[in-house]
Amino acid sequence: MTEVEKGPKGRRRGRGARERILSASQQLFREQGINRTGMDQLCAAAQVSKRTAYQHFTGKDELVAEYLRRFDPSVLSGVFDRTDLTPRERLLAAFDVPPTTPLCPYIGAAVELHDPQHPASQYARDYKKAVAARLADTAREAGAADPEQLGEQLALLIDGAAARTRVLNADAFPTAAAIAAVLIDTAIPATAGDDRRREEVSS
Amino acid sequence: MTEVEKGPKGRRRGRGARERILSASQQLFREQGINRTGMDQLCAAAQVSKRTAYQHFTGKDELVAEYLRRFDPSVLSGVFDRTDLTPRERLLAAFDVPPTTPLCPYIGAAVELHDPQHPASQYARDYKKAVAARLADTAREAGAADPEQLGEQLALLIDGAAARTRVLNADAFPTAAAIAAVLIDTAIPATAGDDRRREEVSS
DNA sequence: TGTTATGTACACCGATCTGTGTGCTTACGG
DNA sequence: CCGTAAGCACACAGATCGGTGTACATAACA
Repeated sequence: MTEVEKGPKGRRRGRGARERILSASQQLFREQGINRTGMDQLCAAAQVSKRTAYQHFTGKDELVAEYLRRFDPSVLSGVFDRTDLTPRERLLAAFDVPPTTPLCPYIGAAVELHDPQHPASQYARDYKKAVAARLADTAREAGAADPEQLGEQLALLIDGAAARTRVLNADAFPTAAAIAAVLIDTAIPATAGDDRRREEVSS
Repeated sequence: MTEVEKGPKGRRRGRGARERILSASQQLFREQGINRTGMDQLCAAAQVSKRTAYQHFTGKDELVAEYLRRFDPSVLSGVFDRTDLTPRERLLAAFDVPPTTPLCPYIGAAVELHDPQHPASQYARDYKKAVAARLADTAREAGAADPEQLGEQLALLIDGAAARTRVLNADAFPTAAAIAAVLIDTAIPATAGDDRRREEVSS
């Protein structure tokens, strides 16, 4: 994301069209959706000739898949890596999404593409599973009785908030966070590795 | 759904093309999505001439909106009207979706259309609010401390299960039901309208 | 029976979509 | 400075999209 100069194959050649294409994808696919964004418009926004785009990507499908792969997962990794928070706080922090966040592109892609076999759909599936797994890890760290279950539950809450926000056009994450708090308190024995014991996980 | 003979305006004229169109919409929009279903294909499936379709609907947008309005809400109303269940059981029954259910068309429409102003998007919003309201009513009946909050929470769980099922291609409703059980038990004072000892601890 | 709403058949429109073919320019690295 | 890979401009192909125009058929009801 930060590096715009690295060429496609590592060798620094040309003027980094690929990065511009992916950058434009981020913006347009999220603003307008995938199906409503044509390659012409995308190339224009990226200031890249259409020919060049199709030299970097065999087709729109591949571009969409790469767009999902490149989607900045800062919300995710940024939360799980915060060592200044207790595991329990980290679980809750996953619901602190700035209200400006457009909305989960993975759900959008899965719905828009509508084909579970599509590479992007498969990646979306993998990503969602990975999130649940990381939540489960953190839940285990927090001392949850059944970390896998709690992880899956919290993941469902996040997706619910995302979907509901999209449909209602109103932020649903606070509601999800409230549910999460209940679930976490229920699943974690009161005595377990909780707040004040700032479990330094020692990096 | 059952009646195919009723004409568009009540008077029985012609051969009920409108119903066939809407019936085909139900199938195709859900199987393939809205954007991936062309009017040509839809008319062919409905065995209706394209001209006729555009005499009944001013455009695809109107058809989509009507498709959502006509979507059989049996899952919803069928649950809330069951007087054989206690309010608490009714709240939980909302998560007993047969695994064959294709998946919430309202979320699909909102994502695919991608325009909050689209009539179908507006209807989806209204519908989701109505569901939350009915859940809140039932929650009140069940003696919940904060029925509105519980209704909104359960609605979010349903949407989460729907979205997650779509992305993961695996039934997520059991997980949502488990969360719902926790929320309900937390929100309803033990002594409240939790009708006589019908408490079935099925899980 | 005749009138009229309803539906049909089918060609056709312009727009837009993904994707190519071709020939030219430019920047970079040796 | 030169060769080559990267990128560009732009027309175009073929499909599909939503939507219409026109002329004809038929079913329902008076």
